Amino acid sequence: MSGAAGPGANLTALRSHNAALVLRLLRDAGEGGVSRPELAGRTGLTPQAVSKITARLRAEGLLAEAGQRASTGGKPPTALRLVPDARHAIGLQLDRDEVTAVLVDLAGTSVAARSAPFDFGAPAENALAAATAEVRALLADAAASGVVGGGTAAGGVAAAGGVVAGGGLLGVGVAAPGPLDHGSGVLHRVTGFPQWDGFPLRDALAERLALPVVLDKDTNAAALGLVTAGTAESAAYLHLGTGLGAGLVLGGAVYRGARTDAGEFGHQVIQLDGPPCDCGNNGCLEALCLAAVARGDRKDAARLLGVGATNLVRLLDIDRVLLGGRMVLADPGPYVRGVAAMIAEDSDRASRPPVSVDVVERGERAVVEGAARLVLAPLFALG
Amino acid sequence: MSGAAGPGANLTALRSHNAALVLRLLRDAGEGGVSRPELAGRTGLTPQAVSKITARLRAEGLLAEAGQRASTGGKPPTALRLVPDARHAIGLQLDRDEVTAVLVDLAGTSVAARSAPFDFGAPAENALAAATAEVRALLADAAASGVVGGGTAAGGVAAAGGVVAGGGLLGVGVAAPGPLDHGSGVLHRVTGFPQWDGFPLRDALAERLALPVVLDKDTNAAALGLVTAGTAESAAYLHLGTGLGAGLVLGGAVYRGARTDAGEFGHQVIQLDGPPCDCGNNGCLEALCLAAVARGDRKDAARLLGVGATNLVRLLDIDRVLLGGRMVLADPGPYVRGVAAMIAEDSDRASRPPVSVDVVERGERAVVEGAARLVLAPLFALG
DNA sequence: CCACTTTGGCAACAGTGTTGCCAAAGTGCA
DNA sequence: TGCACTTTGGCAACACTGTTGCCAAAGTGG
Repeated sequence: MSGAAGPGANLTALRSHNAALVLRLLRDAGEGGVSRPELAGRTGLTPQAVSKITARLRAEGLLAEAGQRASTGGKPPTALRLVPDARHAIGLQLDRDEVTAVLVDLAGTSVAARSAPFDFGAPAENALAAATAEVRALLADAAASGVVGGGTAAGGVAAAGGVVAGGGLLGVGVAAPGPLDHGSGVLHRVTGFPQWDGFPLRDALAERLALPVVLDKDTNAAALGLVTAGTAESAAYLHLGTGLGAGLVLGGAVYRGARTDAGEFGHQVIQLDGPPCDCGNNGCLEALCLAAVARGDRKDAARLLGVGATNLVRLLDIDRVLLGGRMVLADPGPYVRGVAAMIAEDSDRASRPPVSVDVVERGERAVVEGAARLVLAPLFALG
Repeated sequence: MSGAAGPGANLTALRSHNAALVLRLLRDAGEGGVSRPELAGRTGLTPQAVSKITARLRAEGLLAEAGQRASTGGKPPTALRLVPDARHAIGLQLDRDEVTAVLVDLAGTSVAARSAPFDFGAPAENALAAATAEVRALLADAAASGVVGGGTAAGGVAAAGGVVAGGGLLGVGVAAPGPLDHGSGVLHRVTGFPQWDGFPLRDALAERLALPVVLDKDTNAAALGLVTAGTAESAAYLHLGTGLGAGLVLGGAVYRGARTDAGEFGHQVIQLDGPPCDCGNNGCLEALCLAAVARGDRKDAARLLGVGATNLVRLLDIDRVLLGGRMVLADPGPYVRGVAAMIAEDSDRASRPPVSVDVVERGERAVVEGAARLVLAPLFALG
């Protein structure tokens, strides 16, 4: 069962690693750019190595000069910045009643978007056809407006069977309700939708679209959006919608667990002998929290969510908590305040540094845009 | 606050990485050894690269041939095995009333051990002197019996100021009750022992012993013992002693959290408005569990521990749960059975693969020997 | 105006894993 | 018994990495 024991590294892997490191720093620096000496300092590489790496990246069109910085006593440094248009990725979100697709650039900025009604309960083939059509329509929109096609012809990923003129399309990241297997791209038994159990969604989509496809849980996709710098920080995305789940960023990477099934935040028991939950246990956080929402008591729902979040913070030493999902986005105030207050109270008592609590950025779009980042992540050595 | 963004990799790092990979496979293979072709297959490196790497390691004395394997239709492969005696490490456990020290070889096998009464509440300087004396005595024992000193003179780490004749001593791993900062090696406010708050234990010991020192929480040290192969498996070590804590192995590495403070398993709330806990919250698992132990109801204690463990398994997709700590080791049966039953029941309902639940191997020694592994871990790219 | 610092490229270098080639040492079939 | 075949593992040449040494360009500051 032990199989391969972690990848052996060769020179190619080394180059990719360092290139990804540099790209990540450039992406996080944004429009302002970063100078070569700064890149050298942040990566620990020699200035000369950075020069070589950036020269290669510039040849691939991923990188451009962004003017001169002020001198600090010598020759003024040249700022380098990411060329966002050099590559693009598609994010696809399959929700219970809606399908959403976005086209994002290297910086993760959305440049085109579409959504349509969707029936997750339809036969798999029909649903798949609808999703595929949505992606094709998005690409047609983008081609018409000339957004895609500007990238260099280099880069390896060829045009998608004539769907897009020109290169630069890296693939499709798909976010779906869990549980599912990220490694194999197969859906498991989604509550209420048994027809998907065992369906190889990733490969089916990849074949139809002739593009690389990555599949992950919606909560993990949103969590990926939280991974910013290469710091080893930990964050949690808590999603309160039809159910209650979490996406975990631990040590600077999305944590999926051995069977890529981690994040069942909603089914932690927080009340012994509490009311029964659909899962078969008693006193699950999800059951309590959704019941509070159902009876319109947002304050109590927030308190319950706060108890769960505090457990999470203490157990995993989390730095940042982001809230999302329809229930929260409909009226974020009480949830953010309630959860923040409970965590802050606990942190004070334990004399632990404060933990930030916020609504997830770009609320409704957090999951789709995160899905697109599933494709971009390898470029930046994130994930 | 972003500082350095992950290390840039150079050729030296590449070599260390691959060497560590090979050493790890050899360690896990044990006495039987592994053949070069098998190493190549498991690492993904070319056979020729493996030959070069193993030749280097053999020159350093870390590796030896271990006879021939049966042929599979051609020249019979030569098995290679780790030379456990080539290097040694010390593990030091500071407990509330006892100090324990062990000397282990590269394979993690204990070759010498000592323990003595200890007063963790004594002034820091006195306690430090006692711990130092214990390590010196252990080294004297080992030198007298000729255990240490057989290693090659090469390897960088010189003799510890005359304490040990000959080289091969890599350093000291120290396990102490949390909370503490693994990165800086400084203790925080240990409940009931305020004199340690802010004490730089790692540097103080390193200076007195003239050896590299690594400091970590006792639960993390024990968890490190669970990291075996390079698989991305996840495991949890649950420690029920004076308090209730956890050491987490996530994705094949010990998870410490941003402030190296993760694992506060005992202070998750599992009963809303339950009895108050010392930490200020109500219904903490630790308070409930210790109360059950105090009134002699091991069955209920096991049930409560099972609730917490099930929460952990669902949240983090854990494969293996190991139980330890004085309370459990005094009578493991009820705890193992109780926790196993609760997790199994939940896994069945969720049609998830079974999770193994056991007492931690080598019970009383799990923490000290894990502490020694803190020093060995970098050699095998574990941690 | 000149000494000094910082930036960033060119050329030579050390050292990695890889490829091509080949000898050694078995198995298995005619 | 003989011979073709497979597997093992080392030697030499190679492609490519980041590093070092050197130097020109372009600023600052006395």
